[in-house]
Amino acid sequence: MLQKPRGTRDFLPDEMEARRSVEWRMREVGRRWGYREVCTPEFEDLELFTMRSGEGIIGEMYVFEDKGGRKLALRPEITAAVIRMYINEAKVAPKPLRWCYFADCFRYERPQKGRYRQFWQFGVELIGADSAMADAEIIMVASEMLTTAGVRFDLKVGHLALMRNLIADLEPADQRKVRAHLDKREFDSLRETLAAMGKPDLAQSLISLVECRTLKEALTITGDLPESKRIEQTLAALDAYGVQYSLNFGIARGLDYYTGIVFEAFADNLGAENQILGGGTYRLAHLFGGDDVASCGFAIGFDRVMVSLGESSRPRQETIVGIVCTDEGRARALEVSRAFRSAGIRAEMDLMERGLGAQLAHASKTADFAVVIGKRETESGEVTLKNLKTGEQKSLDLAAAIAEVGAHGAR
RNA sequence: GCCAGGGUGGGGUAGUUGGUCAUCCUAGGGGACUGUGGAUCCCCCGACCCGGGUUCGAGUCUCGGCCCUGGCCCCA
Repeated sequence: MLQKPRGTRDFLPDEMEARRSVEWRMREVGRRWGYREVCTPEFEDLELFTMRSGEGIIGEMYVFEDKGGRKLALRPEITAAVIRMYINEAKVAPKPLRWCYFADCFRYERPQKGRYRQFWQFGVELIGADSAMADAEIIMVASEMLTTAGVRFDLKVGHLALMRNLIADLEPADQRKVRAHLDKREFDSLRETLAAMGKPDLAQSLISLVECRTLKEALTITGDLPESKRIEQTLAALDAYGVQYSLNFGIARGLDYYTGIVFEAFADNLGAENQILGGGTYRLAHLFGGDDVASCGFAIGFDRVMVSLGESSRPRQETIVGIVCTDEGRARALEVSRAFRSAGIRAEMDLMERGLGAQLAHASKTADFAVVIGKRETESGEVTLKNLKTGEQKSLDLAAAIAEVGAHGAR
């Protein structure tokens, strides 16, 4: 038997309903903040992704050549494509641009819990605003989206300027090593590494910085910075809006195009793959031949959110009506089913040529109400409405039956 | 790429020291019934992940692969 490709998943209707319901909650938060949805191609020129991340990532991408010999790749993430689109299509649009997206991405990695080869991201990008309030807004949206989705999470906010200031004297390669140690909290290795670089004193400063929980404390380690005023304003805005977060100046956020504020969120009930959101301010446009526009944004690992929500995200069941009829009642039953559907109610008819009893048996398993249309109902013009949960049954006219079912759904 | 544990009908399971090509539950389909069901009875459907090896004989032992689960690595 044919299997689905490794790291991909099939979603049955129940699961799709749960996913769509969470997706729409996130979308709705975006809408309320003015973030409008954009869509970019599923695949792009390979170059778009290697330009800023290097050739090394090719091994973890789905790369292929099309019939015209173009080197293409399934998108491993969306931010680069959104910025590419901004340069191509929207450079002169009034700033700031508030955009969001919900889309699938592809990475060739070893699947494990919360990590698949095809996965979905819900992302938000704020392009062309370079201010404390812009930084704050994107974090507020991030926090509100996760909260509205119903996840329990810890939000950690940091800023790259502080650590960069401390290690500015080191060679770029050494900076990378130091940041990697700090990110993993390997303090002993950090001390050794810095001692070998002839900077043994730096280790304690860096460790203190990473453990700092207030900005004031952090600035006593680094000294005052040009960015400190803006950071202060950003944090003040977060506090004013009521965002729950903790400071962590050790956040490194992978690659070099992040420039300032960085933040990450972790679900508290997941295992190794517990990061459900990551973002920050970045400058990317100049790499793709555009202006050096300031941007910030984040992406939510949608599948991890769904894992974190688990069973708690069961969608509310919609009211379902089974239209049950005899041969004599079929024509009338079709009219009746159309009336229910026109009223927005899900109505299903028998397709198995079952008898009345068997149709009811089926309806009792799959529906909330049965509407019985036989010879008697066809002649009287009324319908028999049976509540399949209570067994209560009555004869009433079509409009009244629709009203009663509609009222049930509204509860 | 590395480590650990797994793969028996659609879902969940049993399977003795290798020995009737396999248990039970559930779901699904059909029948009895036929204008009131989800009851009962009967029937049907449908599985040992794939390939090699050992053996008279492999679901069971062995090797390889594939896939799943968790972890490492990575995480744009």
